[in-house]
Amino acid sequence: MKKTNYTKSKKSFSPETIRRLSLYLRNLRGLKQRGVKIVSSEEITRFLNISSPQFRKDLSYFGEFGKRGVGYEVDKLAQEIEKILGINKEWKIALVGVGGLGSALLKFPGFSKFNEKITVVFDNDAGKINKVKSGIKIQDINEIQQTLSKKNIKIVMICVSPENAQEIADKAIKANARAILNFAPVSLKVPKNVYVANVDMSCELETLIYFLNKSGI
Amino acid sequence: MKKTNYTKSKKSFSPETIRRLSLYLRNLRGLKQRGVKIVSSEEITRFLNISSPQFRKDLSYFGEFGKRGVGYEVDKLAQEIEKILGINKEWKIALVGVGGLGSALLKFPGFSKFNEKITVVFDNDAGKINKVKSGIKIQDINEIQQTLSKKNIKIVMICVSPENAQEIADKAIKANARAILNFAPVSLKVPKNVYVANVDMSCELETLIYFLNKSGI
DNA sequence: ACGTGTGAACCGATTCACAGCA
DNA sequence: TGCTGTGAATCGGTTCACACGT
Repeated sequence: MKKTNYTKSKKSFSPETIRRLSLYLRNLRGLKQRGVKIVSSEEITRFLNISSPQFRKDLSYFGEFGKRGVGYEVDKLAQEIEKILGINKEWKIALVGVGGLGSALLKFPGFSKFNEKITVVFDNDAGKINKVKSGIKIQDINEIQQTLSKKNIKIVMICVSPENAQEIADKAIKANARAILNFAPVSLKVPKNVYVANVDMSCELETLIYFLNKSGI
Repeated sequence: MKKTNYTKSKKSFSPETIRRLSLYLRNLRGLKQRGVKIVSSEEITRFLNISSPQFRKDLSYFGEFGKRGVGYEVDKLAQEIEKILGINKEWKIALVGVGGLGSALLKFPGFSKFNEKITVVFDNDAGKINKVKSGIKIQDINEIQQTLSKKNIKIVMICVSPENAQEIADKAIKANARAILNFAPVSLKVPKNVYVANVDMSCELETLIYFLNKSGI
């Protein structure tokens, strides 16, 4: 197989492979910034808790990106992974809920630096609606339907209270959202064609506490 | 095996089991609030994307908590899972970095409602030090060593920029922190006896985008 | 010689079917 | 009868050793 082919991968891979690609990409961007041109699978995985064969296998699902005996071109590989992930094009994101967390995400550099941009913001608090925050005017949540379809936005971040999260998810899906990044600590019920990722801090924290506690203090 | 036994589990289980326990617990708390007394493995997993045998097997690593032919007592099972996770006792947490995200976490109800309390806060910004935020006085990051050992705090949340995160992690570990909840988008290098959990929003988002993109818009 | 790419072997987690008990 | 608890079977992801190409 000489030709890179994103559409039909040789074998099926786990979703973890995709998550790891995202980590590799972050690492590559850091290396690029430090002026590194070539990197081996050994070097790039050294500080990632990932084995180098794992790295090579992850990439192998999508093509051949390295030179045998040499390594990988940092810049080229970064671009290839961006292409695989689909983040070489710009993705518009809607944010619902401008409380503490929502406001923080609006300012979060990790998103805006690249091709993931929060372009519309909703809230249900009359005191916030029409105010401008981080350069974006906060809209009434009831406008979500028309705004999302007009702007063709498919990704929605939910930063509302757990009590309201399901209702917001339902509204977003009715407005044709296809992907939800959920920050509320609840399990959302969605149709099979909608993707949900949960950012679940208390779950992470409790898992951490389990291991800490088990280790004896 | 009639006797519940947390110390020697029958077989080894995956860390995913622990993460799921945290989800079960959240669910049980919700059921309790709605006045539900008894729940079956089928019911509790219905909206969790987890199979009911998975639920039963997860619990089986730690004991027998249900009644055959009946189900599980909601309140009792919640208490048992809290005991397993170790969150039946109070855990003090230090937060480093009171930017947008840090401030949001200070107010986040998901932590403070239960036994996970942010009790000390650090920053390196002279303009913030000694100010009070959400009822907690912000301390100089250079005081982390003495404060953590004095108050015997083992859990540190890192909410600083990716450039500073490793340095903060090093300081925290020197101050005897044993668990790090890392919100900075970098991979931290830590000794083997320190537990790290990453809350990685851009990674989640990019994984979401991959599947969205692959599905065709 | 060196590091990538990958099929095959391995290992561990999930699933399943049913035994066990209320 | 109904639902739990679990050993055995299955499935899938990771690891490994080595062939391949430069």
